[in-house]
Order: sequence, then C-alpha cells, then structure tokens
Amino acid sequence: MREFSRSLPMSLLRAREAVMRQFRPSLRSHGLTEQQWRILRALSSVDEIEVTELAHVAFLLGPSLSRILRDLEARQLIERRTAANDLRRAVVSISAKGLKLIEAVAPTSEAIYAAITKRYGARRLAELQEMLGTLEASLFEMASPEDAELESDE
Amino acid sequence: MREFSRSLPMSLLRAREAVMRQFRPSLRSHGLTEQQWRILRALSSVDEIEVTELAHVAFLLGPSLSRILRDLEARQLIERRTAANDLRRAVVSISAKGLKLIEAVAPTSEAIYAAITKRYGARRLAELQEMLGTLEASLFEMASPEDAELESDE
DNA sequence: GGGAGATAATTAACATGTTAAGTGAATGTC
DNA sequence: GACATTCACTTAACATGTTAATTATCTCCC
Repeated sequence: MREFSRSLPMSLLRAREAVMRQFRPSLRSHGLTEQQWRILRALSSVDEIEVTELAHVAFLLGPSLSRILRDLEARQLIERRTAANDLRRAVVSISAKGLKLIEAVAPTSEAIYAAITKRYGARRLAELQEMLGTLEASLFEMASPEDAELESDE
Repeated sequence: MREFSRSLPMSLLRAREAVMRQFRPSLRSHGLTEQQWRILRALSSVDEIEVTELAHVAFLLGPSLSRILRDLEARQLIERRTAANDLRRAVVSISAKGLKLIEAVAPTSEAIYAAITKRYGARRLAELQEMLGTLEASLFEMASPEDAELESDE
C-alpha cells in the first residue's frame, strides 16, 4: 500500500495547513476564527444573502454556519432578517461594525497573501490553483461513490 | 480585495473536500473516521512508534491524537505500552485486529485512489503533488509570522 | 543529590466538522 | 382545502481542531 504520507489527501492537508498557519495569528489577534473570517469576507462582497447560499459560498455545512451566525449576530458583526415571501428563509448581511472589522484585518491579510505569492511565484501559484480547480471538477463528476459495501445495509 | 472564493486557502479546502468525499463512505462503513484511518495506516507501516512521532506522521495535534488513541485502544485496534527508558513516553503499535481491519478497508480505498488517478491523470497528479510539496516547503521557511499587531500585547 | 527548567502526554475548554433528527413553513396532490 | 411531501433552518450528539493548563518525568547544573 502507498506510503500514506505521500497520499493526495495528506498532501492537500499539509499544504493547506502551511498556508493557514500564516494567517491564523493575525485573525486571532482580531478575535476571529478562520471560518468567521470566511463568512464576513463573503458577506462583504454582497448586499445580502440567504443562509443556504452563504453556506455554499463560504463552504460551510449548515450546522456549523448556524452556530457561527448566532455568535456573529450576538457580537453585532452581522444582521439577520426573515425573507418576506418565504418565512423559512433567513437573509443575512454584514453590519457597519463588521465592515469596520474587515477593514482592520484586510491590510495584514493582504500583506501575508502578497508574501506567499512572492515567495512561491505568482505564475506557479496561478497554475496550482488551476490544477486544484480541475481536480475538484474531475471528482465532482465522479459523484457520490455508491459504496458496494453499503448496499445490503441500507 | 480578492474574491475570497478564489483564494488559495479556499482552493485547497475545496480540493481536499472533493477528494475526501470519495473516501469517507467506505471508511464510515467500517466504523472509521478519516483521522482514525490515518493513525492505523501510519501504525501499519512500522513495528511501533512513540506518540509524539505518530502525531507528526499522521499530522494530528497532540490532544486530538490522545483522544483517538484512547478510543482505538478501547476498541482493541491498537496496543500501548510505556517506554522502559523514559516513563513519560508511550509507545503504540497496531494489533492483529487492527491489521485485519486495514486489510478489509484497503481494497476499496485503493480502488478509489486508482479511479481518481485515472480520471485526473497520473502525470498531472504527480505534478500537483510536487507543487503542493514545494508550496509547503516555501511556507515553512516563512516560519511563524511575528504578527506586528501582537507585539504590544504579548 | 536536589531543585529549576525542559519535555511527553493528557486534560480542559471552546469552536468547528459531520450526520441525524427536529421544527416550522411552503408546495403539490387528491 | 386537508395532508403528505419537500424545503430551510436549527438543534442534537459525537468526533476533531486549536490553544492553554496540568501532570508526571527527565535533564542539567550547582
């Protein structure tokens, strides 16, 4: 069997951790986790957005998003209202306080990203991202693998 | 500011999730999480290993590893003893039952990996992994970013 | 050889990942 | 127009991620 430390999942995990390790201290100093930052970033680029779509954009599962929104709302970094035409749906937007926080974090964040780009190479970075996108698209078409071992159980 | 959905951390996160989504159903059908599988895989390639080194190899933080080892030991998938020359250290090894479980999971796991490789292309996959390794190495040298915003606080 | 500091592992506390179950509202069907 | 179904979101339950604090042991230096 393959040396698992050289497997694709491990390569991706280590690479991502190496990247996030650069950003976490800055986010932490502003009282934000990585996921909270993702949500604020996503909200800052739209006027308002429904919870389900936000989950898709920020790449978070519903339950995680529910908890984080509850926290961000309590900290008054976001605002939430119910959609008029469909009472099931909630619509979220970033608050003035939230925007201010983003403006405070963004410079450091941008500087770190620039440092990474410079060190790794802008061209190489673009190429890497393209390959990652292609990988994602390839696997999306593989769909959910109907695991043969489950057939008799469910 | 950059469209965050096109940021490097998000690209890596989505790619990894796309990969793991292929493996999780199979692991789950055998009662294993991704992390438990990583530990068993790591243990299967050595005779025995100290906990700290296992954490490094399986890329898990100490506290996570502690909890998982407790569980795996209770399920008798691994064995643990104390190092004779240093009572602080624990030495872990896989049990016969653990090996048997690996043998049960491996075929499906290998088949999935082969399918991914075929679909994405073996050459491209190797290239991707090399680029990920280079990225990791680049960032390792950036070391821990002494966040200027923290200097006055700590 | 005894005490200060370093080290290995665990525990604690809180945030998120993951799947299943629950709640309330909309939709289609008869 | 009741009712089963679907849908959006939340809550529940358990596993892991993350940092800090604890505990036990070891090492070094005097």
